Amino acid sequence: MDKKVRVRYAPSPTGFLHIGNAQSALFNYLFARHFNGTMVLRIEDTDIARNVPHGEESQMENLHWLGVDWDEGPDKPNPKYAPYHQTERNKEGIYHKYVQKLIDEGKAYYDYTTEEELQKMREEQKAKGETPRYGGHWYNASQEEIDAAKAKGIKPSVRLHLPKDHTLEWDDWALGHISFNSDNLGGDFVIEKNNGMPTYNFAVVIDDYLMDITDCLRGADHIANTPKQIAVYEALGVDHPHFCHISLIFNPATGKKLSKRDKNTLQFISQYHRHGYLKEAIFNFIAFLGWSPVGEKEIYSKEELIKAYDPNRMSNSPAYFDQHKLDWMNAEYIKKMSVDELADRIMTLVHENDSEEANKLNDLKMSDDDLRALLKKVIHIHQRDVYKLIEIMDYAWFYATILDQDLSYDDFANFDKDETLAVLNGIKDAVKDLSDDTTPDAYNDLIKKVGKDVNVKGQKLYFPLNIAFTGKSSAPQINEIMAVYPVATTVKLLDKAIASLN
RNA sequence: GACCCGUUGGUCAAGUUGGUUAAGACACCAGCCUUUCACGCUGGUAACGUGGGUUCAAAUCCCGCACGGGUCACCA
Repeated sequence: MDKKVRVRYAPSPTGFLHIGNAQSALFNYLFARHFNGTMVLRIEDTDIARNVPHGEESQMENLHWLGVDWDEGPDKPNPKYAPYHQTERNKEGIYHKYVQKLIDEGKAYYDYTTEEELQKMREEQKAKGETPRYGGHWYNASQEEIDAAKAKGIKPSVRLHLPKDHTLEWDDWALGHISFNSDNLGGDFVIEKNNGMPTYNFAVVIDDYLMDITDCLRGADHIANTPKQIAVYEALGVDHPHFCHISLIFNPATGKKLSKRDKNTLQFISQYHRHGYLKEAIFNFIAFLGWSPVGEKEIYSKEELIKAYDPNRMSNSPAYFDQHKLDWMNAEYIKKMSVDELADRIMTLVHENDSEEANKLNDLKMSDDDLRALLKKVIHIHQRDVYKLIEIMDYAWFYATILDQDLSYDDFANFDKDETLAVLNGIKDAVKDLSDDTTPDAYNDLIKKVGKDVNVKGQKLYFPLNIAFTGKSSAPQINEIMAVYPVATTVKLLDKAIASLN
């Protein structure tokens, strides 16, 4: 790398941060950090009609949550390159300056075709089974024709004139060498709309050029745009950045690009946050969508990914979104995280109150301290067997409302009634005068002692307790669950269980 | 239809210059551990779309076919 690396993530604020957006942002981020370069955030908002309110803010918030940050952007302008919104750049006449230059040099021209005419043309071509293309009529238009169109008040767009039978090629980090023929691009294309806005394929070139972007990493859906952009670079007489087309994310169920209509897959980063996925896991997982490191290791921290990142290892085949794998990875992170850290994360979700699970916990009306204490106990029990934080929240709610739960005592039938009663009564006697902060260890000793006293051990001792305290004969360490309950609750649960046997 | 790209076990996915016992993960199965569940550990089943080449040797290179995908806007 001879030049200082500069990359950019350039979303259009037409929606919220989608998993594909995040992937593209993340690889730019890894690229920048790996090569000690600069990450730029640029907002491509030239399609005014499609911009959504808060789209931009939301993108930035979710990027921050994920841990993808940038060095330059609307919020951190570098005077040398600002502004970072294309609409603002357009107001400064940045794009038109270059459009005019190309017109003056005869490389671009005004096109007075109306929208209706274009549409008609395309339909006719499609009907004939031809590829829709613009024939370049106004490139050769006579002065009379132009005057006539002007007189009608038609506002022209500007098109770039493409050289004939010309090879447009590049070396792609992911795809290797790619080449297109200029004759297959659909004809001369618009670079300035008749409302004065630059088109995407033009603005992106001007901005990447002016912002000294060295490497352009973007989704593979841009492959077909790249030759057009290279044509603009060539018309301008400047070098283009090194391109990298990132594998698209596919839905294994449909075999197609992940679509916003795929209801079975969470689409937006905010949804993953809400559902209790850890940002570390999401970051790790997305980094493996379209890229893989050397070796067998799969759990990578952000720092490790930055170090290991190598653009030569970008994949050229589709990246399938494997929900099971993501869940597994999230579970790995949950297992490794400290109880305190997990409690903090869950408390944040509770305060954000943005899921059914958070809602239920808030309805408990517990103080933050009490809820946190409860969560820590529950985390300790379930950290090893959940995929998502909301499952821990569910368990916490279940234990907190255990007296209201409809527990099944059916499994008592598998055990000797007298022995079971002896165990339950023995535990009740041993427990009733204890304090609420009795430790799991103390409960463990207590269970063993009662077992000895009534001469019952093994499954005959533990299963009835599992049933009494959770409604199921299989449960995690029952002494830890007992420590979650206030003693009064424990006693009531034992009474209910005993009553069910009589 | 045109132009580009892809095709490795049930799923995801390594395999950058042709020679590998064709990694690894998820899932599944078995064993161990454990009061049970889960975790963890050990082991196991299972793959190069198809037809032709080139070569001593092809998952890897070339051509055809099939299948899949992306893009064909005054959207980005």
